[in-house]
Amino acid sequence: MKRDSRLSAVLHALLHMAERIEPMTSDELAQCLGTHPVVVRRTLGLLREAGLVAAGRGHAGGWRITADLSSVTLRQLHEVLGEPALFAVGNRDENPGCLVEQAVNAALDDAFEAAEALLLERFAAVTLADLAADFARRHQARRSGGKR
Amino acid sequence: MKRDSRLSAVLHALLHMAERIEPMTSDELAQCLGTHPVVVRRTLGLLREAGLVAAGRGHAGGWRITADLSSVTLRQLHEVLGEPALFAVGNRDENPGCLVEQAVNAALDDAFEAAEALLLERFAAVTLADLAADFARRHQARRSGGKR
DNA sequence: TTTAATGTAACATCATTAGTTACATGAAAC
DNA sequence: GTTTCATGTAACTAATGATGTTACATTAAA
Repeated sequence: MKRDSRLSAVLHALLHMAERIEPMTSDELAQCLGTHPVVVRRTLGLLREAGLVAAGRGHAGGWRITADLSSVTLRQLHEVLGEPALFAVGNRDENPGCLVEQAVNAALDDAFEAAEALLLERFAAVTLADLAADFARRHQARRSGGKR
Repeated sequence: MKRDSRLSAVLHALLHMAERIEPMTSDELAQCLGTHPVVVRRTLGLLREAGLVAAGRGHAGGWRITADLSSVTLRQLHEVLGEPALFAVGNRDENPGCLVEQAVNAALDDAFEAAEALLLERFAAVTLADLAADFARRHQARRSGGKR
């Protein structure tokens, strides 16, 4: 199974955009992310539909953040991306008539639901502003570390 | 991405085997699971290597459980299956030089590690004996429900 | 010796993400 | 207005990995 890394990608893109005044083009972002400009447009397009970013066309066009960094959580971004399946493992059949399968599914579902709830709770607790602050901290650390 | 449902499948197979004295053939199990006998042999083969089941060849051959039901946990089975990746979403790049990506990955990894720890903890708390008991309960409930 | 079972390699199928090409559309610069 | 630079989007390709299937060797009991 190929992992869905779009959440990671949009976070990376948004933080780069947050560090700049002018809009960033899909080409620039694609270089930052090591991917293809069309992939950037495709993915950021979902954020645009959700009103989190805006895209300008033509000269001096590009992407900019329109939302408040402190009001956007990882969970919200996950939802904007269409709430892709979080788990790579799961039940064979969600509607089994077999009682054995029902017992198995119930046990697995319990565990997966608990883990999913925790994961989404964690996602809800982290904002873009938090990530930007963490980046600034790392940036600071590298600079002072480099001087010594 | 296609979900890995082997844990669900082996649990289903093991519980069916637990309900019977005689060994069950790959064909029988494949019918129970709605899959192909070779898939059964391939997957149960991992459990055989781990000493949890034994396979007899030739006439009156088939699969039987050799482990104690109360000593085998879902977590152990997950390990026996090679600890497949649990999550369908993740970071783009596990070793980024970019500080932005580092900040993003750190936040996501925190959340995923917490969820994974919880999931494995839940897996460790459930044994095959628990599932068999749950199945018996459901079986009982259906029988008494059907009589009324 | 026949028959019924596993063991296993090799290949086909299917689903999904990511990457790419091609072209239409829109907006600013000249 | 025409050029240029950017997004918007459809359609196709590639890569990945689980699952399904075929084929055949091996083993053990009847």
